[in-house]
This record gives sequence, C-alpha cells and structure tokens, in this order.
Amino acid sequence: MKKEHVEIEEIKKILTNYDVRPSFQRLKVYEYFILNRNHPTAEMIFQGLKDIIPSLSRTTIYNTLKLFTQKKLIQAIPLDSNTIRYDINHDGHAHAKCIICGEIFDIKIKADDIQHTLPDSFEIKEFDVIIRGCCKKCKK
Amino acid sequence: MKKEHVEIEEIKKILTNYDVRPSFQRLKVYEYFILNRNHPTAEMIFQGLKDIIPSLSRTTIYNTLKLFTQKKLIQAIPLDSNTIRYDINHDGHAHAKCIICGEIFDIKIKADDIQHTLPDSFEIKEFDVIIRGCCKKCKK
DNA sequence: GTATCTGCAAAACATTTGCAATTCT
DNA sequence: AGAATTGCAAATGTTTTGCAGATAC
Repeated sequence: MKKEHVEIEEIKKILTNYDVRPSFQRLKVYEYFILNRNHPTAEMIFQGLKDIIPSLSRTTIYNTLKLFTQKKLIQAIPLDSNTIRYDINHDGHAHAKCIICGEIFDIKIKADDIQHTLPDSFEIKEFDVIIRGCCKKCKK
Repeated sequence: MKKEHVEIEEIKKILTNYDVRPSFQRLKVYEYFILNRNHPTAEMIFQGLKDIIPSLSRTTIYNTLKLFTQKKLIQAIPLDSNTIRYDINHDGHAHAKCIICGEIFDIKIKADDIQHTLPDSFEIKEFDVIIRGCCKKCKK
C-alpha cells in the first residue's frame, strides 16, 4: 500500500492545478498522502514530517489541511468522530473500518447508488459511507 | 417532528430492556431524544435539561451518552466532525444534511443495500451514510 | 452497607486565532 | 515593496478523568 517515490514536480503540478501554491510544506503534506495511504489525522502527518522539516508547526498542518479541503484536494472523513481523518479526494469511494484490526478499506460507491434513498429533489454535493464491521481476516 | 408526551414508565421499560438502570437523569436524557428528534450534541441536551434538573452537570450527560452508546440505545453520528451528534439507534436509516438550511433528513437505507460494495466476507456491524447537499426547499 | 451514580474541578486533547517573523514574487 | 505563508504562544471548545458526596438496592 506504499509508494516508494513520487516526483516532486508531479506534485507541484497537481497542487497548481487545484489552485494551491506549492510551498515546500504543502508539497510535503501532499506527498505524505501519496506515500502513506493511511487516512491520516493532522497529528499523524505532523509526526511523519517533523523530522524532515524540523521547524514545522502543527498550525501549518492545520492551515494546509483546511486549504486542501477547501480546494477539494482532500476530504475529511468523519470515521470515528473526535479526531478528523483525511483522505485524498474520495469522490466515488467510501470507507469500511474493521473494528478488530483497525484497518481501513476503500470501497467503491457512487452518488447514483444512493440517490434513490433520498427525499425528493435532494441534490448530493458530497457524501460519506462509513462502515464499521469485521474483515475476512479477523472473522476466524 | 415533536412528541408532546411520553409515559415515563414506558421509558423506564426501554432503558431496563437495554440493561441500563433508569435513574432520573438517564430517563430525562432519553426522553429528550424522544421529544426532540433533533440529532443533538451533548451541549444541546445539557441546555435542554438544565432548567428541569438545576443540579445537572455536563459530566453526567457525557457519562450517560457513553453508556447509552455502549448499550446501543443510541448511536453517534459523525455528521460534521468536531462535535459529536447522537441519534436514537439508527440501524436501518441514515442522514442527509442540507448545507444551506442545516436541516437533517432521515433517510432509509439498509445494510443489504450496501453489502455488495464491500470486500469479500466483510461483516457489517454498523454503518453510517452521511450526505451533504441541498434540499428541495433551498434549491430555488 | 456496599455498589452505583452524580457532579465539581481540573486535566487532556484537538483545533483555532492573533500576531510577528519569514519567504516568495 | 507587497502579498502570502509560516510558526509560536495563547485561547477556545469538547470530552475525559479523579475524586468526594449522594443515592439506590
């Protein structure tokens, strides 16, 4: 589930496409998402980057996550509640968490799949499907 | 969306069925859920009850909500993130929030409706579907 | 009379805000 | 120079914890 390497130039392009200026910190935060597909909290990102960027502050992580969210580079996923988790923009997929091992599975689901359950003329802007249960491995 | 009255004896029965001792505070918290179908936060419940129970403390609300959640009387819904909202056990339904007027709609959806999107042999214990969008009224 | 429940005060934790220093263009 | 970005320190808001007194069985 880990990528070994991503070209920094490629990340720059992505941020620029989403109208986000590619500062060093922002590049590293986005790179973190690509290298660790782990639906991180702000704190996880901070811990993962503080050795690479010793001057890094949590405020910058929070600023960056808020900006990325506004620009739709990432989305907040209300997986557990009190600490917010983030994921690279997950339009078209959702999350299932195993309550035994804690692993988070990406699942494919589209707005169309749930439109029929909604009140008349309700227009979906974004949605989350969060499933807690037990994965194959942990059922034994 | 409001009930005028519920028999206190009826609530006592419900709590007892779920293996929760029916103290006065707990009865009132559960009654709050029935009288106000508003997916409340801890603070909303506290504000709604503090006049009826002047000695009431937030700690008791938090204790009670945690206990109710463990006993499956209620469920946390990760609607927005930072403050936890609760709902009477919502197996079999989920929530759509209008981002304009803030109203929360209950929608009907069953585990079976999403089972097919999951990895092999994943067993759903509980799930949430959270939709943010625009309701009929606000689309004009 | 012992276990449970309540509620105060303080602590813990995640997140936000104000502002000064730094960096980029 | 001027605008955007960073990061420190302090504030905010929600939830948790420790503990003493009250209540229930």
